[in-house]
Amino acid sequence: MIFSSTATHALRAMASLAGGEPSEPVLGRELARRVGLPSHYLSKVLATLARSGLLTASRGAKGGYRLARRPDRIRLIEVVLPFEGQRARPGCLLRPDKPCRNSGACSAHAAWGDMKRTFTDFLEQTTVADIQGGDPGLLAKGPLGLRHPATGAHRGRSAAGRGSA
Amino acid sequence: MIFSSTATHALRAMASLAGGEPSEPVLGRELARRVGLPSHYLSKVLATLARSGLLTASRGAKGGYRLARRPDRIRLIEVVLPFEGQRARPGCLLRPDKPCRNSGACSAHAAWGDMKRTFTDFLEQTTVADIQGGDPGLLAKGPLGLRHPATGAHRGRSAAGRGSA
DNA sequence: GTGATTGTGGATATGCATATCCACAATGCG
DNA sequence: CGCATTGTGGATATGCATATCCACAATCAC
Repeated sequence: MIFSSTATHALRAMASLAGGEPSEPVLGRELARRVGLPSHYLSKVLATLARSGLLTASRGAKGGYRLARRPDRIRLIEVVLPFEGQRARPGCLLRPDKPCRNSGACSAHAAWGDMKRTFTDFLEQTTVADIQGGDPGLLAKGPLGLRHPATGAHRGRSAAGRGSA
Repeated sequence: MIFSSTATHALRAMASLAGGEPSEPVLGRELARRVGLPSHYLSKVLATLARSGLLTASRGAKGGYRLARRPDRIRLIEVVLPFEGQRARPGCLLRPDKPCRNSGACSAHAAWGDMKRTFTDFLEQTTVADIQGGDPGLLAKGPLGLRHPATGAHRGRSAAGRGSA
């Protein structure tokens, strides 16, 4: 699955948060329900995201979680990095600890370099707005399932024309 | 690092094995020395690789490990799959358990699809011959460090022309 | 056949990511 | 000010990947 489950939880939470109205904070347990995780556990993930400045958590009545910025201003790398750490910055294929500096350091570095570049590009260029709403299959519980066309979803991802995806 | 450490060990061992003479079997402990792992541990990894038909292990005097096929006939996916399992077949971004069937199932599926495709292509197209010899920095112990241009390294990787790799 | 050498498999520690829970602090409302 | 509500942090299980070791079986040289 490439990403750790914790990072995936964070992505799901951010995606769900991006799907709603920006002005209304979402309760922790409500978010936990959407993501499908115990709220006590998700709260830790959310705390990390808040500490990273990706969302703001307001206490008290009418409190809850809100995105700190517009969803299209939050890149996935920011969401993943606090959880994956250096794992989000792939190194050499045969020596993951080394940063794969010179071209001769690791064989097949050309193919692997393409791989790394695509991976990094994806995390750098894709924003939370692009994954907004999360998995419809999961959110389809209440009368939801709609996908807000607002908030400026999908405003270009770079690396546009490729093979046949 | 994307790949698990066990899978990386396997890749290193295969790369090291591909660097030598195909006719001469390599001792388990010699291979372990090159990879930098206790032989008792690497033996387990090698056993899995042998069971997968990627290398043959001959017992007795003059025994050791040999590649079962020419290095350029062994794709990296074959090496990684026994250790990574389904992790080598990435699914949906927000729902890793689901295979990301239809286009609407996961947002940002276009960008993620590119990512998955590149990842899969790398594993499918790159062969052990491409990573042959392993990390020179590690192998530079004896008079080694040479890189056999034979065996037909880099026989095309697809997804050729990209940005600036 | 005998003995040395080699790989194979199982049983077993260790460490880390993951997950769960509980008590505390902070905030907002009346 | 006091109470209810909310998030925060720490302490704590659990499971799995990783790693280590040891006894056995197979093979080859002599």
